[in-house]
Amino acid sequence: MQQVADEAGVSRTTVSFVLNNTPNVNISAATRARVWQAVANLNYARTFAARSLATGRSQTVAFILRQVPDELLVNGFLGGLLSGVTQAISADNYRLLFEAVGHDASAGAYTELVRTQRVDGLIISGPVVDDTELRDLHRESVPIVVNGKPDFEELYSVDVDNVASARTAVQHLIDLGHRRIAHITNGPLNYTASSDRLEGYRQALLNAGLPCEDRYIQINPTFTDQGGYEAMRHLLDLPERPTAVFAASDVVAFGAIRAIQEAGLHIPADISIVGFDDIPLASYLAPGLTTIHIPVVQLGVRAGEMLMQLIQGDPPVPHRVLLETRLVIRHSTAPLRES
Amino acid sequence: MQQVADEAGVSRTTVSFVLNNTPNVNISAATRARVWQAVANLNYARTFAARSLATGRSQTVAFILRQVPDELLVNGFLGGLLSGVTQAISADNYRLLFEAVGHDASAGAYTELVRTQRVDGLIISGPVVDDTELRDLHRESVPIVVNGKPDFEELYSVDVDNVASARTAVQHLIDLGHRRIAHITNGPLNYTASSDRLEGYRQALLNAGLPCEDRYIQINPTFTDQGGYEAMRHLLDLPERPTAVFAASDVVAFGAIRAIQEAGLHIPADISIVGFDDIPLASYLAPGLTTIHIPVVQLGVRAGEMLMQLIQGDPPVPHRVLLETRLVIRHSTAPLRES
DNA sequence: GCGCGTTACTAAACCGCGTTACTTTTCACT
DNA sequence: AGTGAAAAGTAACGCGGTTTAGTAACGCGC
Repeated sequence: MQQVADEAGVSRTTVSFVLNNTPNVNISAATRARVWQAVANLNYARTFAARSLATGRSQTVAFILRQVPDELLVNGFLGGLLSGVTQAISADNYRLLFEAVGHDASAGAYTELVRTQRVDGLIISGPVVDDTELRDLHRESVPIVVNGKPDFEELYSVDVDNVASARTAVQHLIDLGHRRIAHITNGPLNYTASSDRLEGYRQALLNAGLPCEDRYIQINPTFTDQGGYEAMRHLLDLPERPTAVFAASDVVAFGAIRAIQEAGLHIPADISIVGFDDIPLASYLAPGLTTIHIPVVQLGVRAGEMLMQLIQGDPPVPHRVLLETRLVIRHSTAPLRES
Repeated sequence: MQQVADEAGVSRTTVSFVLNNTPNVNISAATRARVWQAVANLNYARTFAARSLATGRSQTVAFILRQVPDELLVNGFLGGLLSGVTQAISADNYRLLFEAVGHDASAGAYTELVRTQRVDGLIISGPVVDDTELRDLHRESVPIVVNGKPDFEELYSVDVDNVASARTAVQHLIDLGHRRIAHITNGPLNYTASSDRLEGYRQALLNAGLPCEDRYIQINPTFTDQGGYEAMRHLLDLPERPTAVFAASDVVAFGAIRAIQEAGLHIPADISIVGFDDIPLASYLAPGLTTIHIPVVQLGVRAGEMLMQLIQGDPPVPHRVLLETRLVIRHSTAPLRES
């Protein structure tokens, strides 16, 4: 920096002011130009660590993905989320640190990032319930935004309305005349996305005056297509086979579809199926999957924006943002065939 | 740190030695324990920026994805790659900075990360040809590993053998008796993955003594399913329709399949199709897509490992690692039907 | 021609927080 | 008394941010 100052014929202070565009300082346009020219001539760039040390900011946010490697492979959302978050934070010249953490929430997996001041805030995708680590950090006023339903009220979050969306999906099946409607969860029930979608399924059935039977509810513990496959196998073995299935994620639906087709049944003639997520490739499945569309990129953008506001000490209102979903009707659902 | 030293009744120097587990220093087990206890009592964590400033290392590598947001959405590889890289670098306690850069290679998009010492090395996924920025950085001995074919020889890289793999895919079609085999590229030809797969297609045809006709080669400029769809439409309009298609990516194949099915034709009865990539959901397409399987996670792991070696001043041999692919035969290919 | 307030800087010092090389002390053991 | 291990202590970095005090030139009004 001293060299730049010498080259431009100014002081180090002036160089710092120019580079930071510090407000309330008077520096002539000519001098500013000389400084920038010197910076260019010397190919100078300020060391990130030094700036960070001096300012107390890391200009970095962590994107914490609570998934194990296996799940990561079939995560159709990742690209969209990352893209959205990156867009939102790049405006403030922030960068993104990617971190995948398993479900076991081992001690301080991401707390360290905050405590060493490596990141200024956290975006957490898919937290488990009872995440005490998260609660403690929030109590210490660490900027945190959750993608999904937060564990406790005060946490900032961006999500879709899983209950309402699931209700819409199931209502669609009811409207088509189906009565024996099964449900396969997208993951274990300690994940709120899973339990909320199950709740939406229940509500839709009850609203329609239909029974909600445990035998038609399959808890898939894995988030994977394989889990959907196995769950569907169980459903197909029931004496009174369901005529429609609400699979709480597209990936799970893919597994279920395979099971159905392997059993020699046809979609939607024999069984209708609705997914959830509308991952980019859902429309290429034959038959095209009817599903709930989630605005993935927007989820990322809003989360990024909220986090930046928190970091800048300007708490966003409201705490919890719910983005709209919509039912995309393709060809995996059809009216109940009287038999 | 001084407080920790006081609490443990030792000097700051000793605390540093203990925390770093510095070799060639003699510190008794009892003292080490006292230091750790003090760290725990005070809930102390060293500031990342200060360490980075003192050591000259950022313990961070950048993962640079050369894709625009739209492409990101349909990138089935991202999860696997990130997972692999993260695994490989976490052993050395490194973290990953995610950065998406478009194709226009605007000035210094990632050079800044290096020059400000924000990262110690770069992993670049899908570079364009003629990336002078990359060349300059490599000349300055910046640790760089490319996922894909590098622009110039000396660059370190991990890739699959696109030429050979494409040859295998096309050979499979030839073995099934097909003669009119079309090709849809996965992207523009300035991407080496695209031009190499085209080259493999050419070689397979030539080896078999078959003509290689331009009309059967469709350059898809977008990397997307939509591009595959449009390319296939052109192929279907040809007077002598191809009986088989080699689509250079699964996503492109999905688009092509839609075009084929919309035209009222059947796969594989009327047209066989082979993809490339074997993205996790490729098997769920009906009919299951025959494709070239790429070991995605391994690509990430090897890239991460090589980069860590470079950072530690231990240049990996060889420069260029080619991972094996394999043909996965599902149900989108069948013997040529005599007609 | 004087006084006064701006404007446009400079100089110097301190700060943030560990790392690391080098010197010195303490103390147990032979 | 001599030796080596186990530390303590000191101080110099690394690099930019920020503040304080001060200087010099300039314009303006009267």
